[in-house]
Amino acid sequence: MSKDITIYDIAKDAGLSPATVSRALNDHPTVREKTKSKIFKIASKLGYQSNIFAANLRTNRSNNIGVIVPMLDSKFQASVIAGMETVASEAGFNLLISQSLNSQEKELANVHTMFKSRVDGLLVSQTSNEFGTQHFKPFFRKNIPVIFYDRVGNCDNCLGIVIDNVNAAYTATKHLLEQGYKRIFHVLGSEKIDVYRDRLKGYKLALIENHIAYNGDLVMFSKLSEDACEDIIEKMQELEQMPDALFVSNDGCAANCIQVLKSKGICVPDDIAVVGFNNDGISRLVEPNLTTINYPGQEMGEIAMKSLLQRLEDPSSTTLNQTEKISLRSELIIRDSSVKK
Amino acid sequence: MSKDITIYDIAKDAGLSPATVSRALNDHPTVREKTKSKIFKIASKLGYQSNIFAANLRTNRSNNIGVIVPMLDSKFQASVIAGMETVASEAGFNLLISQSLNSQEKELANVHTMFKSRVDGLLVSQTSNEFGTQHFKPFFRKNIPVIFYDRVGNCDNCLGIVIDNVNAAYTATKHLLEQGYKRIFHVLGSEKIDVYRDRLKGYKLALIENHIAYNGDLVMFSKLSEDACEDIIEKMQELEQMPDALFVSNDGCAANCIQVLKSKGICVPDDIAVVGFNNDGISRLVEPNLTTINYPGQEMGEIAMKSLLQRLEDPSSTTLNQTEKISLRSELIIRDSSVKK
DNA sequence: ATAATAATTGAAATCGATTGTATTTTTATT
DNA sequence: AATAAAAATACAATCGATTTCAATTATTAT
Repeated sequence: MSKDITIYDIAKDAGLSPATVSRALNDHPTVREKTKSKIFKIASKLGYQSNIFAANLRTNRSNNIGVIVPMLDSKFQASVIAGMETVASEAGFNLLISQSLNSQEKELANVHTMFKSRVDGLLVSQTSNEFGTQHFKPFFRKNIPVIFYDRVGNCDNCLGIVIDNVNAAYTATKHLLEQGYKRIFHVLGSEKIDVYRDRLKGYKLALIENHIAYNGDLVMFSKLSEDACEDIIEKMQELEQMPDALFVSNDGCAANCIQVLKSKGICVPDDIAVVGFNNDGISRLVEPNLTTINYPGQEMGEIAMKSLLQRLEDPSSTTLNQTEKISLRSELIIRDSSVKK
Repeated sequence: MSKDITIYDIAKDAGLSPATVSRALNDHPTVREKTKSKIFKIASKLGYQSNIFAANLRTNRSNNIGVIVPMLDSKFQASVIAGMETVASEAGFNLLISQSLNSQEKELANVHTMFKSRVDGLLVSQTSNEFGTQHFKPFFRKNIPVIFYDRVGNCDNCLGIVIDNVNAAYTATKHLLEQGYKRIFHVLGSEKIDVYRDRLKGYKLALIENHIAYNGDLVMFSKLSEDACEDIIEKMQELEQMPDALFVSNDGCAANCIQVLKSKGICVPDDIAVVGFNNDGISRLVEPNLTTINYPGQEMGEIAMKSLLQRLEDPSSTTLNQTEKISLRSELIIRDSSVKK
């Protein structure tokens, strides 16, 4: 295995010092253009490839950004990552990605690994908001920026990129009301999570605006897992009057509900309308197609990464007093499951 | 920002040399146990964190494995990555992941980035098999192991981890025949791709075994995109006799076909059975649920990573004369779309 | 043409861990 | 106790790029 070409080889070939070669390759302004082009020519002639290990050691930066995701199994996650990647590679950074697989233990391990790898910054969508942010302390101490997205942790000096959940739920609920549905059953994830508290706010807002009294019996907190729909439908049927619409905070769960409802001979959307959340691929495949909220994954990824890079450039911008949030607009996608034929 | 603790700090505190500290921390056998424990105690007291940049430079290894994936949007991809991650982190490696988003240009860029990042090895599921493996040359030249999985490129000295496509297609076809379906329309991706040629073999094998003549009109090559199903169904209807079963090499496409068939008043599975491939989430959501082939993502990821790590340990094992393949068993999941009521 | 100033380039230290070889310490043997 | 052998530790070079400060060269003004 032949040895790698270094700046010393280039320097010798060019009759210059390694210092000048280094500066030329980094496009430093004090190097004459003529010298630069000479060096670049030799570099490509010799097939020079910068040794990032040496550069990392000297500059104490890895040019890697860590990303911790619950799971890489949806179009949404894929597009968030794609957005991040676009912005990062533009700026010369790579992504060190790991899945927490919805395990807090794994999230903990991932955070630790990222720290050992000396990533320059961290983007996190948390396993659970209830997990806290204690485990990011090593990052905070070293002033390495940590930015949350989608599932956002609460901590001082942290930034979170989220969708405007209040507005999203408001829009979905309003749509149902406009279609003439009045008794809207709303299924959410854990009450402890901001995301769902916000959505509940949006739901209430739409009701108030349409002069409909809020009824706590029509709101349910659930795990939103694929098998949670049995419980959901059971709970609906226990009510003295069956709801005429179902607004579930997750497409997978909503899709399954449709299946169960159909199997019970309940017609969607005539007997009951269904609205989901996320615009998963599933939503276009259940029968009837699911009305849902689309959120801009790509954009979220881009904004999260941009914010991170900005903090790397200007560390003073990290000094916030509490979790600051950037909310993205989401959009309602109306399909058959919520429109009376 | 206080300075990081180095092995020199530990050495001073322990009254030993940095060399011994380094060896102790790496659990080198020539260091006395007593010395080791002393050093570990001091290291943790001082909050020492190894500087991987320095280690990387000295050892000329990054401890990063690059992974290039078409897109991170399915359970299958997520579980492959999870499998890789499990094995890698066990051995002290991290994953540098990037999506090619089905663009050859992007795959090219990713490969280049991975090379610049000096990953110790590369795991690739290619955008397209027709893309060739020219762009991996820098890796080959430096003897950095590249292993393909799922979508496997053809090249000398390369290993590919695939499923046993012959057997998978054989099993699916046999199942249809056993259910009494006789005219099975088989839709595949490009003829140039091994994967599909193998599946065609399996299809033929099952026919022969059941004394049914092979009919080329019943085989179609397609892009398998979500909107390809119009063509598929059109082609089926052009036949003098309509097929009674449809075996499509992709769940998404198969699911769409079901939708289109239903919209045309053709009943699945009574008029025509449908079998897909991949066991995507979709398959459990179309109506009727889709019979499909499940392949072991987690296992594939684990095996790919294990093979890679083995080559890192023993570089001589890289010397193969051509693409060698490891085939994994897949399983047929029978659901409503292929079982007559 | 010459001094003064600006523009380039070079020398050498540095980042922190690793490792081949030399040296010291410990243990075993007679 | 003295010596040989083995075990443990230290010295010092090294990996390759970056960067401060000093030195040199080029440019401008007088």
